[in-house]
Order: sequence, then structure tokens, then C-alpha cells
Amino acid sequence: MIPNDAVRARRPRMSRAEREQQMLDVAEEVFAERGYGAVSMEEIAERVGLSKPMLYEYFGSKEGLLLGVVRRARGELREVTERAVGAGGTPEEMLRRGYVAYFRFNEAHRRAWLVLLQEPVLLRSAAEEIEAIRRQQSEMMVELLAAHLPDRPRRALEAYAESIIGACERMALWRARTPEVTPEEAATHLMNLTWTGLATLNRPAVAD
Amino acid sequence: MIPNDAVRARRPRMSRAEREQQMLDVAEEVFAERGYGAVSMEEIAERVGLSKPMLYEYFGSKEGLLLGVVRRARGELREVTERAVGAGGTPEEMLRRGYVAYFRFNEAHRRAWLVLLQEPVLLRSAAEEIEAIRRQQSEMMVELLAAHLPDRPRRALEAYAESIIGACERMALWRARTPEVTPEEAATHLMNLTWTGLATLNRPAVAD
DNA sequence: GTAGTAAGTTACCAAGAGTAGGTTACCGAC
DNA sequence: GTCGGTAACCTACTCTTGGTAACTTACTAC
Repeated sequence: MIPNDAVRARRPRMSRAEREQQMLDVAEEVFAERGYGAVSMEEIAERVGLSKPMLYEYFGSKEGLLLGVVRRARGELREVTERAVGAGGTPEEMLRRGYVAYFRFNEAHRRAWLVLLQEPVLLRSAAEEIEAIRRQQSEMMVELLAAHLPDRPRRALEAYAESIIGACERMALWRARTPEVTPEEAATHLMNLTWTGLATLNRPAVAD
Repeated sequence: MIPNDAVRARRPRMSRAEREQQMLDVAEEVFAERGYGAVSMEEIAERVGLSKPMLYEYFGSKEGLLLGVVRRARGELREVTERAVGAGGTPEEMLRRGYVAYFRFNEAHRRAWLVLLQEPVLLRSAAEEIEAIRRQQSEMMVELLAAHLPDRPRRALEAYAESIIGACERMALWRARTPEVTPEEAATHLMNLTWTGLATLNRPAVAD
């Protein structure tokens, strides 16, 4: 039988790289909107305009697809914050710029960020992979702190770094519910807490 | 046919309340160990010594069961921290005791805490429920801060509260990977970061 | 123009979430 | 003591969905 060219023409063949990105786009959107558990591979395939086995061809499993989404998003975020921090200046300036960059990122890439923040924890089987990404985040922060606090034990710096990252994440979640708070304001709050410290905060000099 | 009494005797009937607790115990253990996605309702039922429909009778769905586990754990945690903070003293003391209580809790109730921290995010459909619990946590912290910082805008206090809670969570995760850090040490790190502040930290007086 | 490969398909399986409808044990009332 | 009524509990199913095997179609280099 002769294939229906009119129909075939609607599904242009793409290179693997292109398709992958397209799949990640769709998956990111739909995971962020309704959550990993509520979305079927069938549906994602349909939205991409392909059949299910192609998703498995490229990502191996549903978790693999999610991991792809998370990895890409995490990479982008990392790039943004590293550029912000790497621009130099005093530790205070670097920290502040890092905060601002983080909050701007999750404002601009809301969907990516939602997936990034909310989903990785359910990936038991991909835990090591995720762990590696986290460690990277944390190491960057430790370096930043080490420049300012050269005499502190490494262990303490790690603790600060982890705490700060946790604070950022939760602050971002809060900002999602309180959209009138700008990235700069959020950064100021975080600076007041982590840099100035609550003890010194009741001096009227510090504004937020 | 006459039922096999020997077999029946192994499955004593229990009151609803008792069974519920037992089911929550099993679910908590197994979710914490292998993750929500990797555990089937069939298996949980089997471990409890009942058949699947009983789980559905009591919890409605798999998510409902998870929610039950989370709610119970969160309640216990809340009790513990509220008692610690409620004992009074200076804001600094209260904050510190709160931190210590939190880290002690997740040391003593490792399984409960793992579920608590790692799973709720995947519950899209139960999001409001979870949100309510979170708000409670955050409100308690806001009250604590308000006593110390009466002149700050509410909005700022909320931001601090959210950040602090996020810092606690992530710190707890870090502690799970670094078990030699005691609850008291973790609390000290957090105090140094949030109370003292990084700016003042390079004075040699503060130890951690 | 044909061989090889990479993109894409249909049609299936297996596992597990959730349910309909029935059975067994307990408990209070007469 | 037996007889309803209820609450705990079961067997046996359905249906969705993650995952795969085996095939077909189109592009690309020689």
C-alpha cells in the first residue's frame, strides 16, 4: 500500500538531538504542571507527536526522562549562578549576586525550576546521580565561604553551605506563593538572615 | 466447609484505630526504606497480614496512605519542637532549643522523618493538605521571631521563617550523610549562620 | 540505485492501583 | 442461648500504564 504522504508530512523526521530537546520541553512543561505521577508516557509521546517507544529509545524509562529534565534544568541554573558569583568582588557582594541570580532564574524558568525543586526526591533509583548534582551546588558554596572564613573547619563550612542552599530553596517556594516579592527583595531578606544574622538585626540601620 | 481455625487464629481482628496505626507503621517503614514508588499496596497489605481492600477501606488510595504517614509524623515533630520552644527563655535560647529538638527528632525517628521530608512533594493532589501543615510550621517560627524583632515588617519575618525551615531541612539531610555530627553541633552551626551571621563570624570568639 | 542505518510504528505483556460483592466473627438485645 | 446487625475481612476481578519485541519507512553515502 502507498503510505499517506499528507499525514506523513506532518511528522517530520528529526535528528536525535533535536527530538531529545523537544521531548524534554514537553516533559518539563507537563511534569511541572501536573506532577510526575499524574502524567503518562503515552500522553507525553502524543504531545510530542510520536509514539511511546521513541521516548524509551531515548530515555530508557519514565524516571530517565524525568532525570533528563532535571539534569538540564540544574545545568542551566548552575551556569547562571556560577557566572553571577564568578564576577568577583567582596564575599558579601558575591553572595548577594548569587542569591539574586538564583531567584531570577526561577522566575524566568518557572517550569524548569518547579521540576528541579519538587521532583528529584522521588527518584530513589537515580539517587546517586542527583546526589552528585547536589554536591556540586554545595561545593561551589563552600568555596565562596572559604574565601571569607579561612579559619573555620571545613565541616562547619559544609554545614553553612547546605543550610544556605536549603534556605534558598524554601525561600523560592515561598516566593512562588508570594509573587509580589522581587528577586532583589528575596535576596535582601536572605542576606539579612545569613550575612547580618538575627542577633544584629534589631538595629534600625538594616532595612528590608 | 468448616474454616481452618488454625489459620484464622493468626489473623486476629482488631479495632479500626489499632489497624490504622499498624498500617501506618508498616507503610512508614517501607516507604522510608525503598520509596513510595517502589512499594506496592499488595506488599504493604501482606506485611500487615491483611488483604489489599482493607488498606483502601481505611485510607482510600495509595496517596491517602502516604498522607496518613506524613500527617502523623508531622504531628509528632510539631509537638516536640513546640514543647522545646515553649519552655521560654531568651529568643536565642528558644531558637537554639528548637534546632536541637528538630535534629534529635529526626535522629530518633529516622524513618518517620525520611518520609516526612522526602515524599510529600510528589503528592500533587494532596498539596493543600500539606500546605496547611507547612504554614503551621512557619507560623510558629514567625511568632518566635516577632518577639525578638518587633519592628520588622511581617513580610520580612515570614521570609526569615521560611528560610530557617528550609535550612533545617537541608541540614538534616546533610546530617543523614554525615552521621558523626551530633544534634547539638548541627544546632550550633545553624545558630552561627542565622543568629550570629556570616559577617560577624570571622571573629575568633565564636566556636563551632 | 542500492545497502545500511536511524527514525518511527503497531501490537502486545505484566504489574499494580483500585473495586464489586460476598463471607466471617463479634456484640448487644431479647 | 440464639438472633439480628454491624464491622472486620476476603476473593476475584477490571483497567490503566510502564515497558518491550518485532516490524516498517525514510534518509544518506557510496
